[in-house]
Amino acid sequence: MRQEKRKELTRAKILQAAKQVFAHNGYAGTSIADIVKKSKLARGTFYLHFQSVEQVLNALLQEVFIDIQRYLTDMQVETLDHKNFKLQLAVLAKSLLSVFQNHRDTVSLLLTTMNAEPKIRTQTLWFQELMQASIRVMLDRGVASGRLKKFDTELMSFLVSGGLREMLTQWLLYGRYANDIEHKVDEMISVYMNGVEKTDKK
Amino acid sequence: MRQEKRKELTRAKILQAAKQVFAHNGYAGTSIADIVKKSKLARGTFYLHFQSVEQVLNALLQEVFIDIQRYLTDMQVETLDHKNFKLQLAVLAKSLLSVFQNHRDTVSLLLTTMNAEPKIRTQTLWFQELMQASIRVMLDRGVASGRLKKFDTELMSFLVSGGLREMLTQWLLYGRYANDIEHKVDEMISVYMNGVEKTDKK
Amino acid sequence: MRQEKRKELTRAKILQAAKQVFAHNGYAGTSIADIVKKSKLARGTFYLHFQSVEQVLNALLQEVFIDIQRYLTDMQVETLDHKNFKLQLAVLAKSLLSVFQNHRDTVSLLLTTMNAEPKIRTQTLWFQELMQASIRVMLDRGVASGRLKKFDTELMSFLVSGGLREMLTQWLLYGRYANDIEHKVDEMISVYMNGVEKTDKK
Amino acid sequence: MRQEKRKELTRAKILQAAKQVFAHNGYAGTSIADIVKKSKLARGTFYLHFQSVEQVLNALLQEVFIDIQRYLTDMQVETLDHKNFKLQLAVLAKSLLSVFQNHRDTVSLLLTTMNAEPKIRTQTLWFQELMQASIRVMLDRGVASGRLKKFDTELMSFLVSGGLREMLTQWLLYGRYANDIEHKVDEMISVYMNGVEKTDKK
DNA sequence: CATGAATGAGGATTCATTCAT
DNA sequence: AATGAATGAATCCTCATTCAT
Repeated sequence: MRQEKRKELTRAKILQAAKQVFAHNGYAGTSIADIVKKSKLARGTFYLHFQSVEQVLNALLQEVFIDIQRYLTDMQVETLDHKNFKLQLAVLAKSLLSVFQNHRDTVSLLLTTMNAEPKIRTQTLWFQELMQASIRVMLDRGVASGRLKKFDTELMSFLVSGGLREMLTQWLLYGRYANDIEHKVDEMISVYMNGVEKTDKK
Repeated sequence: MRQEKRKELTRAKILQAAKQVFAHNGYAGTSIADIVKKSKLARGTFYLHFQSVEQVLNALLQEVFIDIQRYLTDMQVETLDHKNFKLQLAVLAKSLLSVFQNHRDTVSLLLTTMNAEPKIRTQTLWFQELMQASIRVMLDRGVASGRLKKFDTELMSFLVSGGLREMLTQWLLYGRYANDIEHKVDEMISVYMNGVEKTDKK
Repeated sequence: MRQEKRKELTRAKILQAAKQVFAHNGYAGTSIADIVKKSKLARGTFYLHFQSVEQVLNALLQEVFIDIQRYLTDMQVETLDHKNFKLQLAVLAKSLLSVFQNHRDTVSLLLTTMNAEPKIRTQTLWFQELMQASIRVMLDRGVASGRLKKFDTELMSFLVSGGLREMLTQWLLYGRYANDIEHKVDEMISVYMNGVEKTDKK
Repeated sequence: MRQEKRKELTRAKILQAAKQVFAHNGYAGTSIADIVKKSKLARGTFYLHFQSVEQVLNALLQEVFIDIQRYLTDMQVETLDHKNFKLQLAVLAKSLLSVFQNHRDTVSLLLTTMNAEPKIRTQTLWFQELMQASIRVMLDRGVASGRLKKFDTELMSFLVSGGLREMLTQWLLYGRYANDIEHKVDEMISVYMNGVEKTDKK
C-alpha cells in the first residue's frame, strides 16, 4: 500500500518536472533526458511511468481536460433561456476563466501545442472541439429561445473559439490584461452579442 | 552568371523539399537529414544555403510575409471611409484569401507553427502582429469616420484575428468550407459588423 | 517444510517460463525481464532462485543431463559382445530416442545452444562428450570382440555423433521424420555398420 | 571515385573488426558498440554501412557463401561416374577443405552460429542446405552409375553433413587434427564408402 | 559550387540488479 | 519468501556538422 503511494509520488514528480521544462523549452524542445534531469530521478524510472514525452504531455493535458469538461458539463445543465442571457454568459465565462487560471501552466502549454505537429494535434483537438461544441450549444439554445438571430452557429462557434483562444494567448502567454481580464470578457461578450442579438427595436 | 542561376535553383530545390517534409512531419518533426533526403541533394549542399532547419522555415515564411505585407500595404493606401464600408471589407477580405490560397502550404505551415515553441514564436509573431495591426487600423478608421461605435479596437483586433485564424485553420488544415469559403467570409464580416456597427436606428 | 515446498514451486514456475521463452526467442534473445514477465512472478523473486539467465539454462540442461547420463550408464553396464550386435544397437538407440522425446523442448534448446557462444559452450560440452564417449566405448568393445574392423574409433565417434545430432535437428527442430524416426534409426545403423563391420566374406 | 574506395575501405575495416570480435565474444555476445570500438571508427560510421550486427554477420557469411558455392558449382560440372570414384571424392573433399581453411575465422563463426537463435538460423541455413544438396547429388550420381547401393540418399546426406560438420568443429574450433586433417578425410570417406559401397564380392 | 563519407555528441531505450516493504 | 519500484550503466540510434574530393 505504501509502495503504491510512492509510485504515485514519483509519477507526480515527473509530471511536475515536465511542466517546468515544457514551460521553459516548449514541448518540441524537451527531451526525455531534460525531464529526467529536472526530476532528479533515474533515467530508467521515467520508463516505468511513461513511454515517451508525448505520453507525459497527454497526462498533463488530461488533468485540465477533466476539470474543463466537468465545468462545462455542470454548466450545460443550467438553463440559459432566461431573461438576462447576457449577464449569465458573463458569469459562465468568468468562472471558466478561473478554471483556466488554476491550470495556468498547462493551459499555456495547451495554447502552445494546439494545431501543432500532426502527431500532437490529436491530443489537443478535444479542447477545440469541446469549446466549440459548448459554444455552439449555447448559441443554438439562444436561437431556439428567440434571444438570438438565426445564423450559422457552427461558423460562429469557430469565430468565438478563435477569439477566445487569442484572448487566452494574450492573457496567459503574453501577459496582457493581467488585472482587468474580467472586464475584457464583458467587452468581448458585448461585441459578439451586439452582432448577433436581434436588435428588434422600435 | 551561370553559376548564380544554378545556386538559385539549388536553393529552390531545398525550399521545395522542405515544404513537402514540413507538410508531412510538421516543423518540429523534420531534421536536416529529412530535407536533404527529399531534395536528393548532398548533405553538404544544404549547408551552403542554410545553417539550420529554422532558417529554412524562415525563408519559406518570408515568401508569404512579403506577399501579405505588400497586399496589406496597398490596401491601406485605399481610403475606406466611403459609403459601403461593409462591401469594401468583403472585397478586401476575399483578395486576402486569394493571397493565402496561393501559398496554401506555407500558410498551413504558418498556422501550425504559430504560438509554438519559444524559439519559433518570434518567427511567426509578425503574422499576428501584421494582421492585428491592419485590422486595428481599419477599425480605427471606421471609428474616426463615424461608421463604427467607439470601442476597444485593440481587443477587437484580437478577437477578429483569432476568429480569422480559426477560419483559416478549418479551411486549410481541416478542409472545411472548401467551396464556399467566400460566402463564409461574408457571414463573418456580417457577424462582426453588426456587433460593431452603430445601429443608429430611428 | 511448507515454505520449502512453496519455494520449489516458484523455482519450477521460473524454469517452465524460461523454457517457453527460450523456445520462442532463443537463448541469446531472452532477458531476465522476459522470463519474469512470462512467469508472472516479481522481478526480485527471480534473484532468490537464480543469478542469471545462464544459470536458468544450466538448470534446464541439468535435467536432461541427468536422464541421459543415467540412461547411458545403465546401458554401459549391459554387455554388448553378443551375437546380434546390430539388433542390440538398434534397441539402445531407440530407447535413447525416447529419452530425448521426453525432453523435446530442452533437447531442442540443447541443439540450438551447442557450439554457440564461448560462454555457453562449456554448458553443452558435456552432451557432446558424453555421446562421443559412449559411442566410442561401444565401438571399442565391438573392435575388441572382433565384431568390427580395426579403425580410428575416435574419428568414428565424431562422425556418428555429428550424424546423430543432425538427425535430431531434423527431427526436433525441423519436424522431419515425425512418424518414422525409428525406422530411420535402423537405416542409420545399417549405413554405419556396413561401413564398419568386417565383411568377412568368403 | 577516390571517395568510393575510401568507403569500401571503411566497410572492410568494420568487417575485419567484427570478425575479430565475433571470434572472441561469439555472435550473440557482441554489440555494435564492441565492433565500433574495435574498428576505431566513429559510432555513426557503423550505421552508414550496416543497420545491425546481424547485417554484419550476413555480409561476413556472404563472403564464404560465394566461395563455397562457386567451388561446389564447378565441382558439379565434373563427371563423377568414373572408375576411381573414391579417389575423386577424396580430391574433392580436400579442395573443399582448403576453401574452408582460407576462411577459417568465418567458417568457425558459421559453425558457431548454425542452428542458433531463430533470427539467425535463416542466415546459416543455406550452408547446411548447400552441403546436403551437394552431397546428395553426388550420392544420387553414384547410385545411378551403379557404384553405390540403393539407399535413402536424403538421410545419408544428413548423416554425412552432420559428420562433416563435427569434423570441421573439431578441426577449426577445438584444434584437433591440426596437421593430419587430410589423412582423416581419407579415413572418413573410407568409413562412409564401405558402408555404402556395394561389396559385390564373390 | 556540389558532393557524400566520416564524425561524435546527445538523446532514446533496455537491462541486470538492489532494496524497502 | 515474495514483491515491485527505483536505479544507472550500457546500449542503440539519430542528428547536426565538417571536410576532403
